[in-house]
Amino acid sequence: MRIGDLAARTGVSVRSLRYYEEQGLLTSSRSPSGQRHYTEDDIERVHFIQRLYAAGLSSRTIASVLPCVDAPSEENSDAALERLAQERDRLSAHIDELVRTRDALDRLTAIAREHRERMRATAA
Amino acid sequence: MRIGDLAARTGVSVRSLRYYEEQGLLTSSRSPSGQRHYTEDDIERVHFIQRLYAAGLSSRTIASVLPCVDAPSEENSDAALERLAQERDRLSAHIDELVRTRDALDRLTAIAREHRERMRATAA
DNA sequence: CTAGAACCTCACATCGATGTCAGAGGCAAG
DNA sequence: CTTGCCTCTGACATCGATGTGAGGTTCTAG
Repeated sequence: MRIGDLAARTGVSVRSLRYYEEQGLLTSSRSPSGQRHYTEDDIERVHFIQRLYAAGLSSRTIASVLPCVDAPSEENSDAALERLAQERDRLSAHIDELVRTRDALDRLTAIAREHRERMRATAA
Repeated sequence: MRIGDLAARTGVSVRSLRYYEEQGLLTSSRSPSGQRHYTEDDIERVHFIQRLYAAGLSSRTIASVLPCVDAPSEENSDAALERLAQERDRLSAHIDELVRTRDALDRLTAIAREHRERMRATAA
């Protein structure tokens, strides 16, 4: 699979895929002429990377965590494991905060709607 | 309260407070010499703005939603109300995605830990 | 009154992920 | 072989929130 195909099948731009490789998040085998080739598995990997981006992790952080995915048995994943737990906690805290914000928005909506109803009732 | 005080009491930089004003998110009364003055209420407002930023809203979006907070009775808050509901849904979807990502991280951690245990057992 | 701290405006810098363009080479179909 | 699309590298542009610095004014404590 060439880079354009991977881009099409993941919805991620060609530019970004090259960037992921540059950041050490994604590897490719090169054809003799230098073109990148990917496997089916890379589709899943790209999706996972996207998730981590969406979770607010930076390229650096993702890179530090990925060894855990690649080689769960390696010694070097020990640090990655800790990193992983740390990011999980960060994410969890962030989720909590977002939920609180959502609640705040809900309260706001409720107040505004109620106000509108009252206006309407008064007008009627 | 002057801008430095507000900054100290909200943990937001002076620079950012001026930026918020420039974006129409925050207003201040000016002393004759042009210095900004704030009320106690502005502390809460700044915190709320920060929350919305943390929820991924842009300055523009926040500005479009704030009328709802300021004047829940106004006609113009009708559009803002819709905007608010829309952003709430966006946020909710985002939260769901983050939760799924957290689950994925948890699964990863579990696998990695299990692997490590097995290694340790083998070594023992 | 004076020194230092805080404030003002304006403008340029930064960071990270991505867009975009240029110039060159690769590959498949006619 | 040629035409058209895909890919390569490398570089510069973008966006939004914030940092930073210059040059000047205002406030406050001694």
